[in-house]
Amino acid sequence: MISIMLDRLFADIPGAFVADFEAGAAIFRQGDEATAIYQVRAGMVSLVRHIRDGSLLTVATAGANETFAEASLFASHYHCDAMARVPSSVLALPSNAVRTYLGADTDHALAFSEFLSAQVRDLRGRLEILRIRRAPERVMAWLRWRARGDPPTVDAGDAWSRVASELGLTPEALYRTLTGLEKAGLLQRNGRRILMSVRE
Amino acid sequence: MISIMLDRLFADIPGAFVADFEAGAAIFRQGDEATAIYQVRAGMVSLVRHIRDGSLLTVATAGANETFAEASLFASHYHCDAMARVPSSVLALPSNAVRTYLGADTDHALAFSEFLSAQVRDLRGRLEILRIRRAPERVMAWLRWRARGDPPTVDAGDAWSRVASELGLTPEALYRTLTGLEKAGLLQRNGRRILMSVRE
DNA sequence: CGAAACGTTGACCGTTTTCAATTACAGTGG
DNA sequence: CCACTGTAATTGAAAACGGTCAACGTTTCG
Repeated sequence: MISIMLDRLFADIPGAFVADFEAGAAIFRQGDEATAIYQVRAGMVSLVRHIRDGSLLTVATAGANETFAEASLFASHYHCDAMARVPSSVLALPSNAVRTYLGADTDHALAFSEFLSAQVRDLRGRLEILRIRRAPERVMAWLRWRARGDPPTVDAGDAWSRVASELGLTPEALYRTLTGLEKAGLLQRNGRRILMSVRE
Repeated sequence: MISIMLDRLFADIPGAFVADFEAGAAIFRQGDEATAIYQVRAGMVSLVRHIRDGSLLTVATAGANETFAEASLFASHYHCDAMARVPSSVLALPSNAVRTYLGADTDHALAFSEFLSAQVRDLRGRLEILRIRRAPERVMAWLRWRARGDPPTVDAGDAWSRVASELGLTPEALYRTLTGLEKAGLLQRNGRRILMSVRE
């Protein structure tokens, strides 16, 4: 999970501000002039594209600390709607100011590349996990991927129900799978902490 | 699908070369010094991480025109193995030369950021699609996402069996789903081309 | 305190996987 | 030019799996 703060990466960007939105409120709309790059501070924001045939296609969902609309740096208009799914707070950095900041120093631009590159790695990992079809294997892959320390431990930052959604499972399926894995001796649960068994 | 050619993005990088690998051959190994960034020219390459408990975790899979190990620009060592799944040909760009190239001009660094940012967008879209649980909806989302032109058309670049794997489905499930969608009048198939129905 | 999430478990049902068999097709070498 | 071989495409039937619905306990927080 990428959790670099944009305002730390882009120090002192003039015009940065935080805004709050009610559930269902639009942060920007498809076709609007692209003016800012965002990071979710709290809540959840979905990016939704309007398709020619009238249907809607969700192209991204950003939870706490995740960024969206980075592409506004390189495009003149937004290509989708951004909508708060739940009451949300977002940090907005004006694209112009960010462009200026990046253009002023190759180190800044390289730091941004590094940030994006980490994100690419993260997303590829999640993608690989979602392609696993069986729930127990998928959950184990996710846990191994997130485990840190010795013994390998995973702290669920989010509620399990939200983890379930990230994993492409229903909450019920996740609970059951976790119980199953615990019974199989592959892990141990202590509240919202999970200890992975290290077997030789 | 991102298909920008790295050697077009990074013009005249000294030391760039193409190398061929047999199925199963390692392009680099976890712990090796990070010396290059890669793009698959033909074939398929998996990035596999060795976990403390002895198991293997696939953290990415790159098909034709996809890049991997961009992070080698920012890290001293590789954090996973890269293994050719099938006989593969890869383009390698030395990280040092790329770093020099990016540092020489903010335009270069910004172009690289744009490249990565497009990739982030692409990956988020794929992720969103994989979280859809029912096969017909998942396949429709994938098709709508890839459709171009008027009428909206999708050309399967890969074999359907490989598309199935990208979609997190078995080939059989994909075939059946496609026939089902065709019967429901949502699309038409002409060999490996799919026409989306545009209904008002 | 009470409402609203979150966590948990059971039973049933629908979908997808699995296994198997068959057809189509492209490339290879005789 | 044509069997020959391997991969892709397709369909069927049965089983396994995860989803859905429902009920209830628990925690969190205003």
